[in-house]
Amino acid sequence: MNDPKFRERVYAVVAQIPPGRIMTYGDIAAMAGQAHAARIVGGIAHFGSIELPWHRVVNRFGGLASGYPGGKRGHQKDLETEGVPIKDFIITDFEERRWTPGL
DNA sequence: CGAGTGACCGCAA
DNA sequence: ATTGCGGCCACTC
Repeated sequence: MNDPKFRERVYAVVAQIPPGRIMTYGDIAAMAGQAHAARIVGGIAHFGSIELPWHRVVNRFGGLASGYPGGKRGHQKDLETEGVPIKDFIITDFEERRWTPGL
């Protein structure tokens, strides 16, 4: 029954990220079942549903993504709106805000 | 159908 | 310490 496309799973995980929380592409990819597909998550994010909270998804360094609609500028602003303190395009409380579904 | 690309990650020199 | 390169999988054209 669990045979949805990788993209479907990524959507589910991202959609489950609560406000004020963030996840890394690698974590999301691992939850989707492909720990080596962090790039795919990024690719899906670019071609995927923009209605999803992609702004809660950051890279392994807790930094903002590059292809985000509006650039890091918009990305940072969106995260700050969620209540995520950012500094120099890097989440200060990244390790504390890092969250995983099922936790 | 085939090929290229990507909002990444990890390691090596 | 920093920089550069490759690898991996799925998606799109």
